[in-house]
This record gives sequence, structure tokens and C-alpha cells, in this order.
Amino acid sequence: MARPREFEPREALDDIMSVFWRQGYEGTSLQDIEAATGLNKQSLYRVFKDKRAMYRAALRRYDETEVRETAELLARPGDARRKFQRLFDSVVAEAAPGAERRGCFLCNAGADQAQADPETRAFLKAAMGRIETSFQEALAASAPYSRDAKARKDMAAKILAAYFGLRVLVKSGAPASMLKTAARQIVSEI
Amino acid sequence: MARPREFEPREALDDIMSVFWRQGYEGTSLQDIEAATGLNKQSLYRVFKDKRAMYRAALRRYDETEVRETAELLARPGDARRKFQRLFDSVVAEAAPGAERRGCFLCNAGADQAQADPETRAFLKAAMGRIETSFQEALAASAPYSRDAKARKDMAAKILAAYFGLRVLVKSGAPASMLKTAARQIVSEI
DNA sequence: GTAGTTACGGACCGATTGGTCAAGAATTAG
DNA sequence: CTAATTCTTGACCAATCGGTCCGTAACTAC
Repeated sequence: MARPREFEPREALDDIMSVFWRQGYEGTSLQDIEAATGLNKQSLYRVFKDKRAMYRAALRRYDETEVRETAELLARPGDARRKFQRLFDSVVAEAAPGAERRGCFLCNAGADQAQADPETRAFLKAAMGRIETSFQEALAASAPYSRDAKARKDMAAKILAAYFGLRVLVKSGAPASMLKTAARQIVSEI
Repeated sequence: MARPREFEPREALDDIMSVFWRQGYEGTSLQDIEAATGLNKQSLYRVFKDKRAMYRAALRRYDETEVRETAELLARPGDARRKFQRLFDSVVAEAAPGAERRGCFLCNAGADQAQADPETRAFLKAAMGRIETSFQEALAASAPYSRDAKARKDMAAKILAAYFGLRVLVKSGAPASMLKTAARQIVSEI
């Protein structure tokens, strides 16, 4: 055989995800990625075809980690309101003093790459659809949503819009007080 | 005096706004701006200090035109629900087949420049605050919001989150049916 | 040990980036 | 008319962009 690689591709991908998440596709240079991963281009290009492939992989990784974590948060015990209370608390917590306000990578990708890259747009559509589904499942923990599929669908769509809106507001610098108010309103209606 | 300039700065700014809106800050090159305006760099740089100044001016222009138009839509006659019905109809219309799905320039700017440029972040925070205020004013057209300032504030914050969320979902390619469902839910609760 | 294979680091590539300079054309004041 | 001013055009700049090549180091199989 041959010399084994000295880095863990998954760790590198986590670093790549982090930098694209913060800076967007065009706002991230290969130099930034080299710095974030501690690797040089050649090592990166052995794993990824090109910068676009790195970005898509980063989005998939976000889906596997952050989005999955969100789904798990919603799967924890409790009624529907309590589940979403936890979710929105975690969103508002991103706006605490000193927090990073990174927002949602999916939203960021929608804003800067959905038009430029059809494959990314398709992935985002699917990933957002999965979040919607996890919202519907969380609602199913309580009446009337447990029996009323239409009520579940309607409420999930509404919460989804509010959820992404809050995450954009967080990243855009909205005051924490307003975010809390909005979150409280949404949760109280579930 | 001297030779007068051959273009209208405001028209050029409209073109600049349009291209930054579609492509974001880093995704737009000076060449793109030259093509969009039909001007060359030197003419542009006589009006704007640099690319960053063009972007900030484009955001301000968006605030003066698109955001103002939104406020005017909300100021048209009717009760609060009817006002927001019009607003959300216009948002959902962006997702019709063949529509451009440009999303909201403020949201896009939040996603790709709020972290990179503190001045842009401050502007976004203020502009979003003005939208929130116009939402509160629209709510004041109906009871109980006309008399209950807290109800007005709470509802405006909630609608604001849903509004931005919908605009992100539009740009990200969400199905029109889901957007309609979400919009219907939000409006029906006003 | 040796041969074979693969990873690594850095030099290197043309293209494009944002931004500037210089020269000439167009305009007005007088 | 001339002088003064400022516009437009296109060449030009260094720096950076994404991406490739190649020599060498490091590893495994035998």
C-alpha cells in the first residue's frame, strides 16, 4: 500500500462547514479554507473535486449535524408546545451577548447560492422539507395535531416560516428582546 | 463649468441595487456592475468611493424603494387582516411559476454581509426595525391592537419573523403550496 | 533491505479581482 | 475664440482568485 493521510477528512469537513457557514460561498477563499482546516490545497483537492464540491459537502454535513441535532431536540419528551419551546429558546440564545449570531447555514445558502447553483437549491428545498416534516412530527405529540393532519400541516408551515425568519433576524443583528417576544408569541399559539 | 455627466446616478444606483440584490456582495464583481449599469469603472468610481460604498448605497436605495413600497401597501385602506393579506399575497406571488424568487435584499444582506461589515449590520437592524414599526402601525387599524400597545408589539414581532422567513423560503425554492399555507395561517391569526 | 504507491508542501499557472492612471473629448465661462 | 474644468475611455496595476504540477517524504508489501 502507500502512505496514509495525516488528517481526518470528517474533521476537515467540519472546519470547512464552519467557515462557509460564517462567510458564505463567494466570501470564502481557498486560503480561508486552508487556514480553517490547517491543510493545504493539494490535500483538500485530493478529497474534494473543487471549491463547489467542498461547499456542497459542507451543506450536507450541516444537515447531518446541526439539522439532525434540531430534530433530536424536537424528539425529546414533552408535549408539542414544550418541544418548540426548547427549539425557540435555542434560537434566541444565539442572540445573547457574546454569542456568534451565525444564523442558519441553510438560510445563508438560500440567500447567496440558491440562484447561482441549482444543485444547491434542490438540496436546500429537500433539507427544508425535512425540517418541516420534523416539525409535523413534533406537533403530533399533542392534540389536536395528533389526529388532525391538516392542522399539523398548517401549523408546521407557519412555524417553519417563523423559525427561519427568527434565524435571519438573529444573524442580522435584531435586538434579543424582540426575538424573545416573537418566539414567545409563536410558541404560545401551538 | 465643465462637461456634464452623461448618465443619471439614480438610474445607475437602481441597476446596482438590482445586481447586488440578485448576487450578493462577494458574488458581484465590478464587471457585473459595469454590465448592469452600462457604465465603466471610472464613471462609477467618480460617484462611489469603492465597491463597499456601492453596496451600502444599494441597500439604502432598496430601503427607499422596495421597503417604502411595502409600507405603502400596508397603509392602504382596510382592517389589519386585510392589510397583511395584501402583503403576504405579494410575498407568495414571488414564488409563482416563472417569477424571479429574488427574496428580500435585507435578508440576503443579513446572511452574507451582516458579520463582515458592522455598518451594514447597523443599517439592517435599523431598516428591519422600521419594517417592524410599519407592521405595528398596520395592526393599529383594528381592535384589539388599536388600543393595546403590548398586543400590537407582540403580534408585530411574530409577523415580522414569519414575513422574513417566508421571503427566505421563497428564495430557497420552497414549494408555492407550502408558502401559501403558511401565509394563510399567519394572516388568519391577526 | 527494495519497489511501489500515495500524501505532502510549495512553486507555479492563467484569469480575474478591486482599484488607479493618463490622455483625449466635451462642455462652459469669459 | 481660449482657458479651465470634468467627463469618458481604455490601458494598466499589484494582489488574489481557483486550480494544477512536480519533487520529495513517508508509508506498506514483499
